[in-house]
Amino acid sequence: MSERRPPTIKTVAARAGVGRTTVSRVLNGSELVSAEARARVLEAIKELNYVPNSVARGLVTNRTEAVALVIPESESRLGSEPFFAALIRGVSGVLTETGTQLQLVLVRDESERDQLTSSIATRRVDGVLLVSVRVQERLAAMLEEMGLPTVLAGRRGEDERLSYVTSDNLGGATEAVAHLLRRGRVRVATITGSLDMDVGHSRLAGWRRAHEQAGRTADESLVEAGDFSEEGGRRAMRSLLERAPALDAVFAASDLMAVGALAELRRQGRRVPDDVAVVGFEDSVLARHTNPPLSTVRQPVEEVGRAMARILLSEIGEADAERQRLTLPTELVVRESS
Amino acid sequence: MSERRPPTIKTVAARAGVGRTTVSRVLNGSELVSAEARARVLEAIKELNYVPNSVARGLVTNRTEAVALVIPESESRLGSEPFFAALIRGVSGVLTETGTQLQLVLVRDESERDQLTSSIATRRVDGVLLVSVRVQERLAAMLEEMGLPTVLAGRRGEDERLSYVTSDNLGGATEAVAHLLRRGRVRVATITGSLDMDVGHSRLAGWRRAHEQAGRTADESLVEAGDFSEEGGRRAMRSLLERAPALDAVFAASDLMAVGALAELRRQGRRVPDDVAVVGFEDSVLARHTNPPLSTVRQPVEEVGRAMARILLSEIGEADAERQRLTLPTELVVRESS
DNA sequence: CCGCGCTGTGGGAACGTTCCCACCCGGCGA
DNA sequence: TCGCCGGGTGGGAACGTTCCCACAGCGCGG
Repeated sequence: MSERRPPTIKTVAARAGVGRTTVSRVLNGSELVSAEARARVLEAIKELNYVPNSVARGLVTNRTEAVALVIPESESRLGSEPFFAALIRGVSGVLTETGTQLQLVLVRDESERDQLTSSIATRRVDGVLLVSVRVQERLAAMLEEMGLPTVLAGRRGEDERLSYVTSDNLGGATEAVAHLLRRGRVRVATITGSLDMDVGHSRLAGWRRAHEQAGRTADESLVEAGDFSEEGGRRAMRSLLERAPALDAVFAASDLMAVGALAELRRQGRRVPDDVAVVGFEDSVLARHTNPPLSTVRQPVEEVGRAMARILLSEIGEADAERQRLTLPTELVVRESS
Repeated sequence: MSERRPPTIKTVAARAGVGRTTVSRVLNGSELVSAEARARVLEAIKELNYVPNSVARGLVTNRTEAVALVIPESESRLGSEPFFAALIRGVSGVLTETGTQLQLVLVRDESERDQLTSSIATRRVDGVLLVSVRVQERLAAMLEEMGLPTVLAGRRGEDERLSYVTSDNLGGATEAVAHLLRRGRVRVATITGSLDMDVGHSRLAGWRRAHEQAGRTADESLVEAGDFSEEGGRRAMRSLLERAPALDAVFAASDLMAVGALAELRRQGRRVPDDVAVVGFEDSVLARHTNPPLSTVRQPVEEVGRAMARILLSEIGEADAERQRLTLPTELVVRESS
């Protein structure tokens, strides 16, 4: 019947026979409390089952102990889910250690993005993690301007000013293509990702660099633009086969596009890897289950998430910390498609 | 140099030449404001670029406009990612419409679960969405006791007291098995999910019911327990084949287990679907890419998420709303494995 | 013509914390 | 013995909002 209100710091203080301040000090681990007072406070807390109200605390400290993870909804579809699940796992792991809340924001379109901006301005988060940014990311620009601590997964370009963590797209792609060349493939095509994203660019650059390092000249007519989707991979494969029927290998900038490419190859009666070798990028669950199992480049996604969280927390902690740029190594996983 | 503090409601009031209360009223859409005052306030807001501080508001309203989505980390691994991505998409869609924040909580183990409880007690969320509950879910019990609005994805049992949304596991499984029987299969085995979860139970019950409805007696020796994992599926398939080499169909309670089963069948030289038909449950991305493509039961996961969010919001809105139970229909997707 | 009610308004209090400051007290050095 | 210092303590103010209430002005009915 009587709607019992939860105990406040005052209740605790009264119960323990001390002042509010002392309770607050115990709560925040201050040294300036006598052992006796501390013991009494702790006992009162336990007896009353007191939990500090973090909203009230946030009001005065101007901190929310929460960060936002912003993900474009379009990227959360299709086969990229494992990527996000792993990323979230990494982020979440580090955050819970420090008692920071993770607020997930899926942005569907521009209007929601604006709404988000206001939600951020509304002081509900101490920092932002931003995933898969395009080269011209308005949100990133705004965050930069607002001076809110921000860490990107990936970067807008090589001269990124915000802190970021990315996997070694250039190195991974280089390794994948070098592997194909080493196995004696001579016409290695590539299906690129969206070229308005740095990932797309870097992986294409890797394709070029591998040729260069092998002392070959990359045949630019073997480059076909994709968009990271399965259907995009299929389409790209089709036009590559039309244009260059003699190709004997394909490096796709994502597993999902590789899956599309595999389908198209099969449809046209090319055998993998006998006629055409295929390598993807990401090592998603899918890769193990294609026919044949897909060689690919594994990214340390969970570790990317962990690093992002760590960097963000440090930027939140110390006002003007150095911007950090981190590139984590990838690993080539050779299966049966190459 | 001068660290400019953001404008508060007072600044706006002064600028507009009105009192705090009037600004507050405009902000909250009260009717009791003259058109003139409203206009002046709105202009001041725009000029100052004012955004209300939601933490301060939360302190007095005792609302945070945020809900937690709690996911056991173990369930976020393996092939179940698409499930979570879709669920999150659904939840997030509804929440952003109402300006509610989504706080994601991955619980790794019991200790984190306790921490979570405190985080919830700390009044940082207005309600909780809880995913894939086991029969004895301490957290659910606690939430129930605390009286915090809660909606489950799935249920603890048939007599669930909290609100929940689930897909029609019983119906879907029944349909899948009926389909196998209709196609002339006579020894239809099943690999169950974890039986400490209602999903596991219900899908097994569907297997039984399909037999019953077809006027056959279900052969209980064709039931093998799995745990929703690929490896579990493989193991279960192996012991089924040992025990009942003559089986000609398998209904696996998850796609991932079906994938494991397919692998084991292939290893033992059984052809799918010629020798043994296989049907999974979930229709994850995987299902389209197995060899052969997997028949499965599609769950309306995104819709489950949407429904959960809607129900939770309504429970938060009106103090003692009716508990709601919602079962959404599934759909059999026949591919080439059956 | 007076009061009553209704519309619009604003100031004070409250929400539950932290921080600043003032205070008390005991020990120690001059 | 006195003053100073520093550890331990508590009360007041502040954080930015909403809610309660009081009040001004105005029209209208008795």
